[in-house]
Amino acid sequence: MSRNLQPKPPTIKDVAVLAGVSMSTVSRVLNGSAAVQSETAERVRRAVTQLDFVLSASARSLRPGVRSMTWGLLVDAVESHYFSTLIAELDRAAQDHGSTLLVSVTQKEWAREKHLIKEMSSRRVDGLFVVPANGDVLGERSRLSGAPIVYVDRIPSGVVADVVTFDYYKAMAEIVEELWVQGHRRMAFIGGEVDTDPGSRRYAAWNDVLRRHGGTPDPDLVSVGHLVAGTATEAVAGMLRSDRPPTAVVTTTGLLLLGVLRAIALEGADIEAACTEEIDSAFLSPVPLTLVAADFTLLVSNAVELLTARIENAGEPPTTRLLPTGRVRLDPLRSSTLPS
Amino acid sequence: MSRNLQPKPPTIKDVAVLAGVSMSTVSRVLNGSAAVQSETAERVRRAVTQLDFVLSASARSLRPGVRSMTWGLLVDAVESHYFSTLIAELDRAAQDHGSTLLVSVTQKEWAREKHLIKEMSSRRVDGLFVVPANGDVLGERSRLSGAPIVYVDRIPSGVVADVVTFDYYKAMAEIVEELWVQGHRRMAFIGGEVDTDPGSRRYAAWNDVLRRHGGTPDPDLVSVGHLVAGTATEAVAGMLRSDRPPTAVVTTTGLLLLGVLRAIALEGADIEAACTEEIDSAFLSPVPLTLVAADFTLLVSNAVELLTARIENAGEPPTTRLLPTGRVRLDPLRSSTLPS
DNA sequence: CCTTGCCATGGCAACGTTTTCATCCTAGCG
DNA sequence: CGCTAGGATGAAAACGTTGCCATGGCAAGG
Repeated sequence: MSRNLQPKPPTIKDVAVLAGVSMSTVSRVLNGSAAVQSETAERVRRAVTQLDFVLSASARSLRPGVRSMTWGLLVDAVESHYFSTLIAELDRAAQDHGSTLLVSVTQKEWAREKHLIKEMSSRRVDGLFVVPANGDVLGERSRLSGAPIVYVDRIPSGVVADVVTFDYYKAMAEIVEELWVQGHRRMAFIGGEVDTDPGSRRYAAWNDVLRRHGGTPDPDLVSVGHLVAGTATEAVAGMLRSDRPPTAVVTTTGLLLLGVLRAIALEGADIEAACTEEIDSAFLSPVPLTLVAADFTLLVSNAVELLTARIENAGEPPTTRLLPTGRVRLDPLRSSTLPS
Repeated sequence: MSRNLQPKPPTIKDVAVLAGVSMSTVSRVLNGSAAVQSETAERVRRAVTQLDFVLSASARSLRPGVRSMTWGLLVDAVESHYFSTLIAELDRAAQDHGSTLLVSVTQKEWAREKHLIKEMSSRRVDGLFVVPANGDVLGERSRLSGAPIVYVDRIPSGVVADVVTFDYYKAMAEIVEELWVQGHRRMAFIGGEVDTDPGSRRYAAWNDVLRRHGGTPDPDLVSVGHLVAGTATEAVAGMLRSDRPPTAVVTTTGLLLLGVLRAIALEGADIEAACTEEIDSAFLSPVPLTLVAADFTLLVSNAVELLTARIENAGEPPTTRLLPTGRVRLDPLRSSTLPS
């Protein structure tokens, strides 16, 4: 009969016995929580290395009042452009802070987000960064207790909480404004969900700027609700083949931008494109491109600041921070070799 | 004086009191570990929902023998092309299995990998997926105890363990072979680290195939050790501007492929390109492209299979699995509109 | 020399859960 | 009607850690 041979990890007791001291002393050495004679401490440290001992985070976080030195991050979906960047930046920030970052994915489902928040709380994370999903129709989000939460990149509905996000309204407004000034009157809008947060701000900005200039947004040039790049490609291809094609296409996410560029390449169109997110393959664009540059280092430092403050002191009123964005202009590299 | 008002999460005792039963009974209802009268169980469940109670994973995993229903994933770096895909697939697999996935990043540093393995173990994950970093000069990896580990995508050095990776040697060999058959005699090789696992296999394949055909790899056409896209761009641009430019460029990672394509676009070169990873913006390539398609769903299902087997039964000898890859051929979309 | 006080250390309870063991009750059978 | 078997439930120990309290020793001050 084959037993499970996974050797049990050593406990603080094993260390204590090996070092010839009490468990309390080992704990004191490991946490530096009280003075221990240097020779004793050295003996303990030797035992620790010899046994390859690590304190059990589970047992440790059982005690009330102890920080687990762990942060959680819940991302909405891996398709998001900022996914890698956000994890990279937060991981670095956590490391600097001496904490470990645990990541999980909500898949844009509120039920899953709720479950994972509880799951992370039950692991006693000190705090959580959450890219909120939509769908909290019951206002349950406001009743969540447990670890403090800082919402990131998207403004959650139905709850007053700490939020850090970019000023996507302004970002989109500036892009549309600029295109208008350049003379574009037929701009297409390709978006994802426009009734939930970041999409709704972008869509509102697009409408507002066009209206302010007296233009009436042409419904034939608006196509929203895209979840994947493929449908965006079809939508834009259709527009480009129509009687009155757009002279510019504005899109909201990097994922959709790829879909749009695909359509532009397929149709061999020569128009302007713009996006309120960056993509790393932007330089391959066959057409001139304007991108909104969002500094995720800034986002993360703000989020970390808010979370640590909240962990220290839960009483303060919640804050919402709208961070400024930059812009990048790219002309197609191959344009000189294209027939003019 | 502002106190920390973070309300303590309810315990199983609170539920027991509210439901008018003992803690044991609550535990039994929650785990289904023993029969409980249906009416009593119902009362407990009501109390659980009313208090929004969740079992503390920390306290739970303290008991020996209990599964935490948690898996860990340690990724080497977020710049890796497969990063998002791997997390997405593993997250789905974990969810199907009823487990939660916790992700952390080793940043390609062995010290950090070691630390995180212990950290995850101390959180009592049932098992770990690890994309191994290099640098374990002391052979410490083989002495790691704690949760069972399945290494993913890269073959760790100095340890016999469960590994699942793609057959990158064969993938590269096939690509080079095909280019040779097409008549290419001056192929450039742009790679990252070639003395550690997946890079070493790819580099070996490139050399082997060229040698088998009697060709001598031109050192001027080999440039390795690239960590970012920028240096690859410079290297390829240099080659393209030289007296004897390559007629094809083979590269190893998606990150470097972008750098290569940038050089090709900048120089307006008309050559072949190939890569042993996929990128989602491949269709924007200005030149014909051959990509190796790696099915990460397959990778993950194999890894999960190995890990669950290992969790059930630690005694079995370790396995190494080399998974087959596919290939994708892309012709540039705009080629018809380019001057021929 | 005796007392006071501090410093180093050990003992022990508690954290929230699961599980074994014991207890009680009921129903079924002789 | 009495006894037993079994099902439902409660009490308590244990998991690994930390912090409070107690203890003992030693130095300094009276």
